[in-house]
Amino acid sequence: MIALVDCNSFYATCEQVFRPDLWGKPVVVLSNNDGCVIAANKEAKAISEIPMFEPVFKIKKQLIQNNVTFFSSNYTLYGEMSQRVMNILSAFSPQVEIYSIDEAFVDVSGIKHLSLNSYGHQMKDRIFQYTGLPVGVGIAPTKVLAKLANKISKKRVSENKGVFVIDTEKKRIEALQWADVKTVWGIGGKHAKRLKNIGVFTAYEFTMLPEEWVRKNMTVVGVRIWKELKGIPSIEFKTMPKPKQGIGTAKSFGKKLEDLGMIQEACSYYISEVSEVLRNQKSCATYLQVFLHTNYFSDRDKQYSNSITVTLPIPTCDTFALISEAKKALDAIYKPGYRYKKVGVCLSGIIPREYVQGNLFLPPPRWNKGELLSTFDAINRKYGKSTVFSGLVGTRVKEWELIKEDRSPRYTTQWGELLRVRS
DNA sequence: TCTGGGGTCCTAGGACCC
DNA sequence: TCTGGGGTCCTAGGACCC
Repeated sequence: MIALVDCNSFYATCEQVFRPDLWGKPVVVLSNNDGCVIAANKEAKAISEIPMFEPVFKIKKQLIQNNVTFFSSNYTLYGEMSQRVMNILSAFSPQVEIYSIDEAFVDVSGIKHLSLNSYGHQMKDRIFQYTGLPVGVGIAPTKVLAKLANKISKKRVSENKGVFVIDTEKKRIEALQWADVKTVWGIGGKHAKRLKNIGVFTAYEFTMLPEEWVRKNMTVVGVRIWKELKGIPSIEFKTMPKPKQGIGTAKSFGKKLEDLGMIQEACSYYISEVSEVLRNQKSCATYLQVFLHTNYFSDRDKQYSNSITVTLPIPTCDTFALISEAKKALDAIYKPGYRYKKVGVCLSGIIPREYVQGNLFLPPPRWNKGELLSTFDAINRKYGKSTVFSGLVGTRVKEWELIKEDRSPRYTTQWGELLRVRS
């Protein structure tokens, strides 16, 4: 049996934990650059004029009219709260698969001394007690069914109190008949539409389709979902995250940029971020992609976008080597006279450090012997991000950085921003 | 003025090998 | 008249997730 534990409106409730004055009031969290709404608590969801993913400038009036408190996203805080939740879960089972920042699958097969329903309540209560975050718990024989059980745990709250177990055939059928096919994990908008066209509206009706039809129209991915809904485990339980296959970052600028120098600095900054991730997982990258584009939404601006992928002379995780490669790549695709909105970098061909093959005609890479990069990382770990950085990143970060006007304090990671209980 | 960011998995088709 | 059969590797694009 597998439990799916999922935090309710995670980002919004993280903000509320530190702002008891906002309990019971509508709260939303905005995307990077304060562009659109990416999370809303149930009070905010209840206000129908606030659709998710709507650009903020279009609904700002409604937010204010309805007394909605909004926050810029504060990933440092959410990431740290997430770790606390995952740590608590790891005490409940040796097998935990962290699926995303706010949810995890927990193997509860071994639980014999009490009912799964009580065990679910224990997880839920302890997480709330230790972190202040409300969660929902769904327990079932497969991952897809556990996801569905979780959804049911959150509906009809008074009845289920945030925990729902599918442990009998009767409950499974009832759950399937209750669920709109679109709410099934893995069935998105495109497939749901196609299914509705052939008269399949519920998860139950979906399981009644012949396997051949599912395979033909939804590939083996669809077949796995189909089997899982029938109670046949078909999606692996992964406790060890596999090393990433690609590491990239791309963010819109706080304002549009024309100047190559400034774009280079942003690009170098992103390279510093991704190469640090690379070093943390003890890997090196073989390819580097750099892309650049103007604002697609603008009717007035001339549009241009381009991308380039370079093969590195030797796979590397060296920030400085990567920055100079990225600079060359950017020079090759940059065209003056456009107002750029975004630059991005992506590392791929990621291999473990010990498999890197040297180049006969080049000196051994720096990361392979020198202490420079490990010292660099150690300093930034101890004293905070960007305490030391490459000179090519420059010091004009504020001029292109994304906008975060309403970010809450980093309550859990900065001494200077601790929550003040009384002044 | 203003529209997110980071991922995974699968398939088809092209180019190539013997 | 008539042109095989078995592979690999790579990329782009689609669909989905949070």
